[in-house]
Amino acid sequence: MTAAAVRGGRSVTADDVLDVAGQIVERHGVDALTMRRLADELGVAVTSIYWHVGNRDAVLDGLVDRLLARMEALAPTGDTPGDRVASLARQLRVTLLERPHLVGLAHERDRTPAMFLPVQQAMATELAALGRTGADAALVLRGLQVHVVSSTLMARAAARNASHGTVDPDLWPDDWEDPDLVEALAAPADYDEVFEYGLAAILEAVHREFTATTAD
Amino acid sequence: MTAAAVRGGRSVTADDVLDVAGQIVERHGVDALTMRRLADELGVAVTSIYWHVGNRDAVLDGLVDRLLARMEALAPTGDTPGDRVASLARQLRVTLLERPHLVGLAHERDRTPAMFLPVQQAMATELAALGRTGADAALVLRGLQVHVVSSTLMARAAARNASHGTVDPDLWPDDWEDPDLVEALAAPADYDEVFEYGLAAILEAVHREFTATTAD
DNA sequence: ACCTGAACACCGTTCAAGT
DNA sequence: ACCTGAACACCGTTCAAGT
Repeated sequence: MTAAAVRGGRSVTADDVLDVAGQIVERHGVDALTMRRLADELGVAVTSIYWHVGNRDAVLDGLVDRLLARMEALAPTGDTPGDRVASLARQLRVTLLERPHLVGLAHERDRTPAMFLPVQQAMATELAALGRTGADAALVLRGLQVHVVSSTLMARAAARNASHGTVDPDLWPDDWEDPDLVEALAAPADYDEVFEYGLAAILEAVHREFTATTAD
Repeated sequence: MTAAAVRGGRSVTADDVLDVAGQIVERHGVDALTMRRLADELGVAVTSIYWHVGNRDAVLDGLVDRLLARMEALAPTGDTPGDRVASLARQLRVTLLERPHLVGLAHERDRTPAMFLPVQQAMATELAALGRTGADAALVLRGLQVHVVSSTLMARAAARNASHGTVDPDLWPDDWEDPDLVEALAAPADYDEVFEYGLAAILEAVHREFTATTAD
């Protein structure tokens, strides 16, 4: 079933182009996105894409813009400011985990700050409700961002290694003196747990220092 | 002055090919490495590269192998185990910072675990001298690795943004209620300091728990 | 053993031409 | 307004041919 059939015969739109392009990029990587393949899957001539959205660079830009729009749509849930910050961190994390190729694309194009901005602002609002503002809040925001980014990186690296069957222990010499260490490093860490653990630690620190400040 | 002139007219070797390829990749990115450009800069026919090292994939593999060899050459300095762990973390950091494109290449090819292995083993030796082994040491190693990786990522992202003139504050609304926060986020953080701060915190925790354990 | 040019299939992009 | 095919310059790779 071609994309043209899906569209029921009506002509292609810019949105259709980006839909298909997004699927190719997320399923097979950025390199797999060729103008000819894109045109084929759309059931249209290559040059038609140039009419609707522009050249390959414009297509990739469009995909990044869509990712940024999705980031703007993230909204906190929960009753307390702490819960709401945590929910934003979790939503940011799953968005990053589900679209690794698009995130990489945004990073290559120096759109990372713009990508994080909406959650950063939403988190800042919650932190203000906790009495944390200024340079103080900036520190927490940076800490949360680093935590989310690094934990998603670790999780993805682990997932790729597992699926490739490249097991760590083979790389260590057989006579290494601390087999427990090798085993512990090879064990597939539960990165959801690692993430939640670090998140809780950061939020606890935020509350602790808050009550310490207000106790003065 | 062509590369052939540098070599004084003698014919090209596999090492010469990788030297030039490494320069192109690190200076202009992986996409800039075309077989024809590589051949041009070597002053040789394209097909000659295929004889010496193989196709484009083999060239990139060779570059990654060189990076891994460099990682194996890292050696700790300092008198105490703590100092030696810190020196390894710092050396790892500068190696990553100086070769971002090659590191990205290794990451794409799932060689990240192999890349970190040598420092991980060297650090494990030092941690053992501090009485930390097994799952306990694995936790510290993971923590150190995450710290190095995330702090280099932040530092590079900041460097790229600064050089591109994309300043954060423009992205925030003018009437945002907490100008101190915006200013603090826009200020170019001293990432060397951030790195050292976190590194010291990790090592302090290692020592603290060590003395706590031995005090039993 | 080493290096070459010719040739092939692929790519992004432009443009004049269609309806 | 929308879509097309032809054409161009570029790419990775193979191969038969040179020395």
